[in-house]
Amino acid sequence: MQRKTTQRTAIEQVFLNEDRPLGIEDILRLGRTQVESLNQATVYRNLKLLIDKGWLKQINHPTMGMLYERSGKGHHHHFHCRDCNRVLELPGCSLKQETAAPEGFIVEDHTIFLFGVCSSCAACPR
Amino acid sequence: MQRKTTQRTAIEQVFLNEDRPLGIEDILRLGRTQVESLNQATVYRNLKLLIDKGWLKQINHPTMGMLYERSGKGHHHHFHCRDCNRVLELPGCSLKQETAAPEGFIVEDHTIFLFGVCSSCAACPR
DNA sequence: GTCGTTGCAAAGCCTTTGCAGGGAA
DNA sequence: TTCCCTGCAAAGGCTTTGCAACGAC
Repeated sequence: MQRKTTQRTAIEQVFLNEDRPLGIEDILRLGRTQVESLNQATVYRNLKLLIDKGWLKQINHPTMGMLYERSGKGHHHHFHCRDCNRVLELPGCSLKQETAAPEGFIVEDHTIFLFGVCSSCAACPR
Repeated sequence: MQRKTTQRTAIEQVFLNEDRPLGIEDILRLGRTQVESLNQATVYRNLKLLIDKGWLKQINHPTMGMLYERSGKGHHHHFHCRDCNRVLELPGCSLKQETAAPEGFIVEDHTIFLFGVCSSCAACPR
């Protein structure tokens, strides 16, 4: 049976606090504000555990490596802001999957990554 | 000045023969049919060189790691067939970039990965 | 002959794993 | 007390780099 540890609780809390896809560095840094001794291996092990459990999902970011986000938010896409360098979740989906591939192809799923400047950064240029 | 070597020529030829995104293993295997001694480090060095030159582009595939494809084919997306496990290029783009993100966001670029069964595999189930 | 390139091996990243000690139940 | 979980360090993949020999020009 799975036990409740302060480390795992801290990692879960990080995702609940920051509602966006996070990389290992982020998770480790933010987690250590709660559990100072938090180890990288522990983070990796718990991420895998939370993914198996269905609580997290992996996102392979084109340039930032692997990111992790909480699952159960429905179909959505990701936006990478080149200004603040964060990845945000965009609700909804404007892709018509049926017409996205030529005839004869069976499209079962898709992922979209958008790149540009997010609304916060666009509103307040640095 | 850059020199013309049999290794680099072989790597370029691999991309011209197989007109689809390739992984390191593919490139190495196919390249070795032309230059038996072809080394992994040489492949990596030439890929980087061809990318800097603008002849190749990198694609970070969600599950297959890094793939490489010839650039200069215009905007297109990728389709991963779960049957033959190949990645194919799909011409055209059915995404309306302006409406893909909420107001206030500036969308400058995007990538789309489609998953399913390609037309060849759909036509001839194994 | 020069010096860009190659093959080999070692070194770097990121992630996973083995192991002994620690802590939840 | 049990045995899941953690920290540490070592080991795996994939990619890059140092170096001496090679070969295009």
